[in-house]
Formats: sequence, structure tokens, C-alpha cells
Amino acid sequence: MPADRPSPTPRHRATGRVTLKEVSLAAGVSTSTASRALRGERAVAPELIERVQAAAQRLAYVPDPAARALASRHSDHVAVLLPLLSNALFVDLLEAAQNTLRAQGYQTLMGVTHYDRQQEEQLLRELLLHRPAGLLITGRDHSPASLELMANSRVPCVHLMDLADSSGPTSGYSVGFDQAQAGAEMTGFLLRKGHRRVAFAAAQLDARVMQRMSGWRSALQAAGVYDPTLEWLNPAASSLALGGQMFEQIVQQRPAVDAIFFCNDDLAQGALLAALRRGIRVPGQVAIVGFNDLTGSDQSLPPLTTVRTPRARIGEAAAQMLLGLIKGQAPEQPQLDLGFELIERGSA
Amino acid sequence: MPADRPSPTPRHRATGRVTLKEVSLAAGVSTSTASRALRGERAVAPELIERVQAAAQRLAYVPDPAARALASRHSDHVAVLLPLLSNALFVDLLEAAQNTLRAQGYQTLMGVTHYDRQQEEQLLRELLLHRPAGLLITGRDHSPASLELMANSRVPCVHLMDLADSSGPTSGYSVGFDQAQAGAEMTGFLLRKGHRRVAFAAAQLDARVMQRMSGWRSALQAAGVYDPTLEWLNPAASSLALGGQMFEQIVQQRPAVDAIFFCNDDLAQGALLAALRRGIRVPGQVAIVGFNDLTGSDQSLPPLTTVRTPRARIGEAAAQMLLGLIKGQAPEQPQLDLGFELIERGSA
DNA sequence: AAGAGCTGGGACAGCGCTATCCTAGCGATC
DNA sequence: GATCGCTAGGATAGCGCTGTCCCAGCTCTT
Repeated sequence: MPADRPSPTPRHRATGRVTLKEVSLAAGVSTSTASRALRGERAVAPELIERVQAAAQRLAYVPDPAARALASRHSDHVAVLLPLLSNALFVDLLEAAQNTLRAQGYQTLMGVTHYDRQQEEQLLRELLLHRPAGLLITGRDHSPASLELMANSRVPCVHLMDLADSSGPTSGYSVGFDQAQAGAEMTGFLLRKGHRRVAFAAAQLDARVMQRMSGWRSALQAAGVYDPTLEWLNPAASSLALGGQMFEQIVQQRPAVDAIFFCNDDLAQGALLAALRRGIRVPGQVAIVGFNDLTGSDQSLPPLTTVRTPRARIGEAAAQMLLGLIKGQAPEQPQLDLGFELIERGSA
Repeated sequence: MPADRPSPTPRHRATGRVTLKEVSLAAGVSTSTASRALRGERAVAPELIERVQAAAQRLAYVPDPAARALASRHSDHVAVLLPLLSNALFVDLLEAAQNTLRAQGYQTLMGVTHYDRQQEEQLLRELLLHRPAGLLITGRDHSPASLELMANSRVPCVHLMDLADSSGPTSGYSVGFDQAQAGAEMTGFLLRKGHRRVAFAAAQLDARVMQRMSGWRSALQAAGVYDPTLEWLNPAASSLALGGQMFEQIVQQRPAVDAIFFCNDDLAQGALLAALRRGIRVPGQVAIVGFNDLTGSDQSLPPLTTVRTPRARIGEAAAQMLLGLIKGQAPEQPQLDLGFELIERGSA
């Protein structure tokens, strides 16, 4: 706080900010017209628009977000809810979304739910106070209270990563890809390579992981080689260390397993390191595949076969869709499928 | 946007929000008193405070951030500027800071500068528009225009990671550790292990990396084994792949090098993988050490000797210091040194 | 030619708070 | 006891915008 020295500026213009009023005065129009001209609202004579814009530019006018939010009951904030920041997947999503939003003058308010519905609800409550113009939220499984908060707020919302609600008919907007199909395709790939005892190992058991597993299961069932005892599910957080542990557990308990599908690359990378330590040949003795194509998966030994997920494109497309919704435009498709890509490297 | 259906609620109370006025009415005081009671501003009779708080609680009152920002010229935002999100270091910093700030009712506005002073300036401009209550910014090297923006805004500011300005006397507030000392200690460790030809390999050449390098240099000089040709500096972004490349370059060009100090763990991890591919024994032929103790450094082969940096604690402490500054409290020490820890694993 | 409809501009009342000013009441001072 | 603070409450004017109402001036009917 500056000391209360007698200020030479008039009492009520202490802030160095140029106001809309000054712009309108300079342009010789009313504040209403200036406001409309700058926002492209309603019809304004082209000549006036030009004059106002020139004045605004000359005075270096920038609208005050708080005043705008108060008057319009909509801020320039967009809330983005993510489960974690410790997974690069979500960081990529965030960064892409933020870039897209910022280009249109929106500020991102981030919230980290830690896969906890309570925290999600709490964050939603806090963030909705700011009357965000829109909301990006990961996944489609939310607590009833969260759903109600979202609905009551009437804030446009796009879901990330998951296309469909796990149960019932899909509604609302989402951008992602078909997790089950990705799981099935990767499993199909392993089957085509001649593997028959394909294990599935997962941690951080969120809805998307479970969808990948159901893809794995149906692919194995279709091939007639499904074995329900080849599922390893660990609710702990995903990490390299855990991947190593799970790998050792699997090869020890079920030495006949000839391929392991890890639900995330960090687990798979950890497994590869564990294999290296144990002297287990990959893919000679056992093939290992991952999911997401995270940083380093192309550098591992052997390089990891995985599914590349278009998370940056998802973040961007979701932000674009949201921007459209904010403007009142319905998207061409409410569920936008951006697909995935199987990356074959050396580990399978 | 909801359709313009005739609303049963009065025209100007369309929002479902409880206002301060309603609280003050319910408590039988003026809005001024209610406002003061809720914010703990000035002196208010204990009995009135209680009545107001009870009314607020009963009506589930929450203040409107936009109105508050407009009237007080201070928002509940804190701007956080980081160079990157692709480095886990900064994500940890961000998450810790955000948690601390959120607990006190502040929202984080994040900006990613990509190590670009122009972008930093632009972000600063955008974020300061929101009249943030405070600012956390990485590093101490900023463009003159940025410094001016910060100074003019009179927004309290804490610098992250770096303690000292690289040039001249240090002023302002910062939380971090002594990068040069950390570089020197790690180098000293290698010297004690008997290494004499210690290379320094760096990418993403920010100010902190250069400080680590100067620590490396002075330690070698003190030991009389400094060789200026053992510096490998690459301005490209840090990555596993680049670490592998640099490693191969170093061992090829200077086979006599017996230890390599990488400025960041991702480079070092990449180097370890490259060594594995090439069949180069670590630390037998060459020792490798990193910096930051990132995820996976304990899992590599061999596990990586590195410097653990207290980034989460830095984020938290900086946020705490900033919260103090916002309330007008000067911190005990303007430069808070949180130290570092040398983690000895197998790679050296 | 009168009425109806439309277009584009201005006036103005808030949005929900906080900062500032003002004042009644009280004890201390001389 | 008159003057002077000092404290704790209330009244009120904005903060800088936008949404709404209003109206002048058209064009277009019939």
C-alpha cells in the first residue's frame, strides 16, 4: 500500500485506467454507443464504429473485467476442472485449452479434483461464484450435486476425454475419443502378433481406464481367449514405481502371460525398467504396451508400443466448442470424436 | 443462453444470488456494518459481528467477486507466471502455490511464458488488467517493460526459485534456493568420488541453469581441474531425447570425461537410457548426475544421483509470503532460502 | 397521407459491493 | 462544563461497465 500522501490526481480517478466514458467523449458518442461499437453488439453505423475504435486505440483503452462481469453477469473466466496435474496428459489438455481460450480473451481458472467427487463439487461451487462464461470438465461421471450445480448455473459446459456417459444415453457436449475402442484395438494388435495370454494392468482406476479395460475384455472374448484372472487393478496413483511392482507381480504369479497391456504409459515405462533390472527380455519373453504416448515412451528400452491420444487437440477442440457455445452456436456434433493412433515401437 | 421466457422472479433479481443487502436486513444492521463485520474490517461490536455472521450463514451468503473487485479495485485473483508446464518442476510449484492460495480464498490465474520475455510482458499486461491481489513470478530476469508494469501496478510480488538477481543487489521478495551453491555442491560430491574430468551439460538455458553452471565452474576451479571445453550448452528445450543425444556427443567427442553433470533430470534420464543402449557402464565408465529429482529418477538404471529441490515447499512458502504481503505484513526475510538436498543413488 | 414497423442512437438505472464522509455518543482534558 | 478527541455505527456515492427503455427519424404499407 502506498502511503496516504496527498495525491495530485482527482480523488476519484486514482486508478490509471482509461474508462469507456473517456473513449466515448473522445469519439463524440454516448457510452452506450461506444460500448456497442467495441463489442460489435447490435447495429452501429460503420462510421461511428470506426471513430470509437480509433479513440479506444488512441487512448489505449482496455475494458475492466470486473465492471463488465458485474454489469453483464458474465465474466471472462472459463473454469477448467482436471483430475490431476501430475499426469502429463492433463497438463497437455490444460495448456492447449488455455491457449485457445486466451486467444479469445478468456482467462482460465483451473481446478484440480484429485479424482475426488467431493473436491470436484467444492471446486465447482467456488468457481461458479465467479460466473464463468464456460466450463471445461474432465470426464462424464460427476456427483448428482455437481450435475445440479452445473445445470443450475446455466454455464455452457464441455466434457473432456470421454465421449459417452458410462451409463445411459449420452447428452451434453464432449470432445474425446472412444476409450473402449482404443483398448480393443490395442488388444487386437497384440492378438495379431500371436499373443494369447494378454494381461491388463491398471492403476488410478478412473472411468476411462475402466472403458479401456472393457475394450481389452471384449477383444479377448471375441478371439475366445479371455481369462478374467489376467486383470490386475490397483486403485493407487499411477507411477513408474508402481508399474515396476505390478510387472514383477504379474510375471511372478502368472509366468505364462505373454503380453501385458498397461493402462497408462508411466506404468508401462516402469515395467520396462523393471524388466531391464530383472533381465526379462521384452518383447521376447513378454510384450509390453502402454497407453497415451507420454514423454519418454519413445526413449525407453525397448521403445514402447502405445496408443497416442490426441490430448492437445482435444483441449483445443473442446475450447473451440465451448467458445461457440458461449456465443450461442450449437456445435456440428455434440460429441466430437478425435480418434487415436496406435504407435508400434519395439516393445510388442 | 436461456430463452427469453417470462420469468416469475422480479426483473432485477434474476440471479439466484443472496446479496449483502439481504444479509444486513436480516441482521438488522446497515450494509456498511455487515460488510465490515464479514471482512473483519475496523471495529464492530462483537454482538453485531455475531448477528451478521449468523445471518450470512443462514442465507448462505457468498460475496460477489466481481462487485468486490470493482468497488475495492482488488480482485481475489493471484497471477502466477511460469516458464513451462511441460517440466514437472513448474507444475509442482503451481500446484503447491494454488493449494495455499485457494485455502485463503484466492483464485489462481496462470500464465505460461515459454521462457519468452515478450510473452511474459504480454501476459503480465493481460493479467494485471484483472487487478490481481498478488503476483508470483518465476525467476528474477525480466524485461524492463515487465519490471515497469509490475512496479506501476503496485501489486505485491514474490519471485520463485531464484533468490538473487543475477546482477546487482537483490531487492524485492523471493523464495527459492541458491542454485550456484547447489551446482557447486554436486560438483564437489563428484570430485570427492574421485572424478576429475567433470563435464557440464545443459539445455533450456535459463538463468537458473547458468547459475548451476557457475557453481560447477567455481567448484572445479577451486579444485584446480576446471576445463572450459567441458561445457555443453544447448538452447533447445530439455528432453529425454536431447539428453541421450548430448550424452552420445560427449562420450564420442571427449571419451576421457569421467562424469557428466546434467542441469536437469530429464536430460540425465535420457543419458542413462542412451548409455544402456550403447552398453556404456554407468557409473563404471562415466558417472551421471542430474538436478531436481524428478519423477522416475529413482527408477532409472542405475537410479540417478541428483539434487532434490524443494519446489512444492517453495510454491507454498511463496504463496504464504505473498498472502502476508497482501495483508500488508512484511516477511521476516525478504529472500527465503529453502535449501536443497543431495540425493545419492547409483549413477555416481 | 396516416399508421405501422424498423433502425440506430442516447439516457439512465442499476450490477453488488466498498470507501468515504458524516454523526451521535462517550470519556478524557483543562 | 465546554472543548476535544475518539469510537462505532449509518448514509451515500460511486467502481466502470451493460441492459433496458425510450425516441427520433426513416421506410414501407394500405
